[in-house]
Amino acid sequence: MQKKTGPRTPRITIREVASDAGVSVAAVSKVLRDAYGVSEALRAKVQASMEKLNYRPLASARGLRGRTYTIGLLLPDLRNPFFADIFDGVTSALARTQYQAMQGISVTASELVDAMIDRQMDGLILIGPNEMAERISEIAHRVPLVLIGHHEPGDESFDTVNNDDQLGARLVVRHLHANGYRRIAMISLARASTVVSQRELGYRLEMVDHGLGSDTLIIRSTQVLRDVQLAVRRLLESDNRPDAIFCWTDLIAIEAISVATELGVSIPHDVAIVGYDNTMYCDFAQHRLTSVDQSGELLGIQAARLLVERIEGRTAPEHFVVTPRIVARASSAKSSRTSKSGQDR
Amino acid sequence: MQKKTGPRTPRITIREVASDAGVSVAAVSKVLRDAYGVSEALRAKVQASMEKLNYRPLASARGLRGRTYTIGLLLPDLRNPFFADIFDGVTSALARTQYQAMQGISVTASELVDAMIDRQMDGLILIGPNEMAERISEIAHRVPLVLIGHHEPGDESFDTVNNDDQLGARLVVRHLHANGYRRIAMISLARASTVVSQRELGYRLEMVDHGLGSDTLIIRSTQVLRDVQLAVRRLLESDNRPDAIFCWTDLIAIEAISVATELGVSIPHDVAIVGYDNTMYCDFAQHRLTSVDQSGELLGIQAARLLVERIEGRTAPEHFVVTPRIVARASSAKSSRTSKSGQDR
DNA sequence: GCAAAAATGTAGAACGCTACACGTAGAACA
DNA sequence: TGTTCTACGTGTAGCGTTCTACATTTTTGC
Repeated sequence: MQKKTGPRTPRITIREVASDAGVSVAAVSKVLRDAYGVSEALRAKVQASMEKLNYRPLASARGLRGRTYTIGLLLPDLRNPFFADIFDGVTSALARTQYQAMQGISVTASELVDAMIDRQMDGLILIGPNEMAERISEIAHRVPLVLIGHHEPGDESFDTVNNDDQLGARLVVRHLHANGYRRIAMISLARASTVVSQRELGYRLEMVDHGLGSDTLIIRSTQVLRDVQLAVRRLLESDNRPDAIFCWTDLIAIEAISVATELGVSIPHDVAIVGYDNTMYCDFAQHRLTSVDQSGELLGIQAARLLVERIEGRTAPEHFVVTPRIVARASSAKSSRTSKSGQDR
Repeated sequence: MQKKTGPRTPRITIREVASDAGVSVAAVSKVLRDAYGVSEALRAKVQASMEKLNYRPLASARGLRGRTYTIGLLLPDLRNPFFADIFDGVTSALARTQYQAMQGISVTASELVDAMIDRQMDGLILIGPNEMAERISEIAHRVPLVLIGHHEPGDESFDTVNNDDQLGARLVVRHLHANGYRRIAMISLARASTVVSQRELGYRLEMVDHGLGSDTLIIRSTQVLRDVQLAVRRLLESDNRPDAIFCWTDLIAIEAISVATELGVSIPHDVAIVGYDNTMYCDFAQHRLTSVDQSGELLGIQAARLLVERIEGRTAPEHFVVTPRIVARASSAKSSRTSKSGQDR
């Protein structure tokens, strides 16, 4: 009969550090948290022992009394490269603190949020949550919370970090219009989200502002590759094909480029394509995708900062907003054709 | 003076469930872990109370005594879409169990591993770790461990899940050779890793097998976009430009396509490009990238299965290996030119 | 019908840490 | 000299679970 568990090396505890340093457990704890009332001499002794024994505090035990120094970052998925930018921001902001980020990945964040609260996360950052307002406020009452990509302040109990999605969408339409495009369609997300509806709103309003109200066309698709392809194909093969497609995120735009390429539809000659998020893929020569930059890294940095502030006691809500800017590339270069329905305002 | 923390709703504890159900705390715990010695009647009572009070066990407290039912998945980065496939596999395998996965993201997993052990993860899955063998075995002695993408069984204390990287690289060379390519270069990773060196080895051996030993050329680059671009540019602008480039991962291949496009080098006419991992981007019409499929999802599923087995007591190591297969697409279509240095074995 | 065995339930001691409540000693002040 | 502060340390009660040891009840075997 083998022993069930391998010979796991046992953990050094605070007690062993204390006895090694010849001080009380409480003293070691104070050093750890650098709490008030520790002499330099004691601190040095304790730190030497911690070093020597390679001591690391156990998060579970800390969690039972106070903080775990862990924050949870919830991402909707792992395929949209935009989230990598946000992640970089969060990481760099947290690097100087003693907090550690752990990621959870799930479109429907709800169960994962519970799981993270069960695991005593000191705070949570949610990206593009599709929870109803009520549920969000409930979460915020259980744990410090910052939302990235959520446009309903609604409650005093959490912070938000956003770019101005409505403006971003307006910029896209304005840019396309300036470059001679008129029949501008939008591919949006089937699942409801305040971000997406802001982008839809901006698109609509700006279309109307340019007298293109009757050309407004929003197609909603899930994120599933198949559905996106179908949506794009339907657009490109329709009788009155749009001369430009605004995709709510770069990933979709790249898929649109794929479908267009496949159908022999030339970009931007036959159809212009614009994305959102200005991810690394936009720059690739096979894409040259015009997109809206909202600096994911900045959003991440701000979110992390706000969350730490909240964990450490702030109660007044803050709402950080970035102004997006359009980054023009070849996928929406000036149209060579004369505009067909060009009643310009 | 405001109160420092908001009115956080307090947690329901096992004690409250016990008193609500009119049983002992120990009884509730038994139900929770479904341990031996619980009557149906008691179980029903307890479950009703748990439901009613919306009780959720606190992971920290559990961790202090036994399991946290959390496993850690460590990804090297968030930009390589291959990891999303692995993640999907892990998630789907874990869905039926009561374990929750939390992700950590870092090229140099080392500190993150410690952080996860501090947080009482029941087990860890490491992807493509660049730790030395010694460190890995040390980790394995502290926590159940499965490695994805690591070719040194070395120790009895952990499991591995791999595809046959050496074979995968051979398949690439074989395929390119069959399609008329001879001057095949490889872009590899600067940072050491057993996966990458297996791919290099396979490439070298197969080149030699085809009598192309003198055309063997390996360029090593970091993952930084800038470096990759430089490496590709140098290759494409060199006097004796290779007629095919094998990139160690799809992401690099896509960047290579970008550089080639930018330089006006046609694919596959002037140069063929092949990647590895067969990620979703390969299928896009702007890429049509030939790649090696190693089914990330399957790797993820197996890794999760092995880890759970290990957590639940298995001690004998297991090593799961997938046979890779090449997926040919347009980026390496048959060369139209006559082979120039074609001394075919 | 009675002993033994099996089934079911409970009490309570940890697990590793934090933080409150104190104790002590020296400095500052009157 | 006494008194009050301040700075520095320590003892110890939990935090919410798990799990061993034990008590009690029910079932089984003869």
